[in-house]
Amino acid sequence: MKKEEYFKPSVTVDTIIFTVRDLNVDNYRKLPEKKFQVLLVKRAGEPYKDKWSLPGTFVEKEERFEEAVNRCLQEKTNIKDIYLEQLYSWGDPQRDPRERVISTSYMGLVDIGDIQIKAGKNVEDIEWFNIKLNTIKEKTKEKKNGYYKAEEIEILLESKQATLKNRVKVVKEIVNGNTIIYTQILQSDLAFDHAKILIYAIERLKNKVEYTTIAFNLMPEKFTLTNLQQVYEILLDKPLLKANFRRKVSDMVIETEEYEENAGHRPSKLYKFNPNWQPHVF
Amino acid sequence: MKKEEYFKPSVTVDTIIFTVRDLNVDNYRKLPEKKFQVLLVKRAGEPYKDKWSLPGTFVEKEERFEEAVNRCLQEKTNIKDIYLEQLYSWGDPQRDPRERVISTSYMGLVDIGDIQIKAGKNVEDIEWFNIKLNTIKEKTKEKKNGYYKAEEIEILLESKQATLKNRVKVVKEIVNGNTIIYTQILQSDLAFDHAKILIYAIERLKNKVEYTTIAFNLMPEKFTLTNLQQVYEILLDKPLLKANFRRKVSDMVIETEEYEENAGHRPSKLYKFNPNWQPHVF
DNA sequence: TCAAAAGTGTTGGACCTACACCCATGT
DNA sequence: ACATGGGTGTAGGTCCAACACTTTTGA
Repeated sequence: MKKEEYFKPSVTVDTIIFTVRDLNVDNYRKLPEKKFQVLLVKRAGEPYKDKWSLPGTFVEKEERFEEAVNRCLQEKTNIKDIYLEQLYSWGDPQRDPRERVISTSYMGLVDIGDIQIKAGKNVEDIEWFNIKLNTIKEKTKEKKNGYYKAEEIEILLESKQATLKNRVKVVKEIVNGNTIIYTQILQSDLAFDHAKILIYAIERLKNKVEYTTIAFNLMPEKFTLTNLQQVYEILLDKPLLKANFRRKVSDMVIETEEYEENAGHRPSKLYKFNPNWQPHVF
Repeated sequence: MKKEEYFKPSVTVDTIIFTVRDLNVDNYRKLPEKKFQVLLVKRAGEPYKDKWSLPGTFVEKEERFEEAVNRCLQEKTNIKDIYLEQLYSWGDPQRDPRERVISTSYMGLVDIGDIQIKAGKNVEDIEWFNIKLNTIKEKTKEKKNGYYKAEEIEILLESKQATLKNRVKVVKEIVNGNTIIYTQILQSDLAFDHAKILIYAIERLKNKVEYTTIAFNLMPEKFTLTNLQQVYEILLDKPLLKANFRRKVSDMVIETEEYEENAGHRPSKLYKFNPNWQPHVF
């Protein structure tokens, strides 16, 4: 068998960069609300010219995935040195209209204060978009060997520039205890299959928040516990009780001697992440 | 920018098929011990001719990853209709000596009673190998912003045919709570970087056993609770207390009316997986 | 009879949930 | 003064680890 026989696709990396940002607020006493956001770029070239998309790039000949991701972020968005993890590889033969392109997706988390985005190479514009998820329809069927759950989810992406509507159908089929998930894009203002990748990344992030310290990547070096709680609340999409939350994170953080003042209420102590925290071992 | 400029690598899928198998035993009263095994094939062609490797194949032009995985298993090993999940994509430019090949790996779990393996296309031989892991060295350093843990792990793969020695160095660096893992092959009797992929798959499986029902894919339709416990014990690599284990899995299983008899001791009730089990919701 | 495994009950402690309460601040 | 958030204590329940104990079988 000669290697020349084999089919060769193009390979890209796509990055999903999340952050949580403060919303400005009127009342001097109140804390700012938080918004969960994703970074999108407006494509300068074909295909999907002028469409918003996840920042991505072709992988070069001698380049590792991580190198491609970092180059992409640097060139297109001006971001560097951030937390990244590989998510999933997308290989559907039809996912790119030009030719077959396989994409390996990476999720990145940033503290919004740490970075300054800037539209770069092949990018017409760059913007943070608020993420709003609405479940439109939900259908659950019990079956002999499991159950079936079809959700129609609307992903609304909002910025000053544009509002992007996306509707995806997420089918979770539990067969003998194994969750098989397939996603289908019903309607999307994003380029390619990026709505699918985005919803996958959101699910993964929400999941990992519960049992890892991944959320700390969205925080500045020093933060208040209420701030941290707000980030958890927005990712888990439910309110948490203050006293209980503080006990839960108590050994993931280290007290500093500093306080946040001038807030119209009692100053709050600043904390740092405890780098030596380890999940429970037995 | 013309698409022809872009570099195109070859793309393969590699599969890591695990099972747990009974070892025959002398004492009529005693239960058989269990062995954790992985399926390997002996390569019929270059490169790495005559070396044992994970079953894999090039992805064809109009083929999805899952289709390639299923075709590969069918053609090379005679396995079909099993539980599969995508693990990770490996893109190191040097991982294949011929040219750049990107590999997306899938993990599969089977009940050994369900299948009959057979060496197929481009496969000289096929065999289940016992997996034995030994930690040779371990070094932990506390650092300012986290800690660093280097482990040297020996992966011994044993079958009637051969014993394969592999030594990998797994470095876990915890920086600000993020686990960065990089693996390096020190010595390997397996083809390509398959020792690296294997250790990754083992870690993932051990992890998922704790918080999912993934282990049930290694079980036959009907099983005893002690049997199930043995599978958990071998994957978690620690003994479990019977009473507690039974309480833990009690709502993941359904009692049947059947018993396993003729065992030299009290007959044990057979259970089925409860397909409607759901992890805790609030 | 008895070794081996099947199967169940109990107890103390850790942790989680919900709620209540007091404290400190800037305007 | 007071609205707002900072910060802590407690009671009740649930879950889990560890251990002890009884039951049933085949040779």
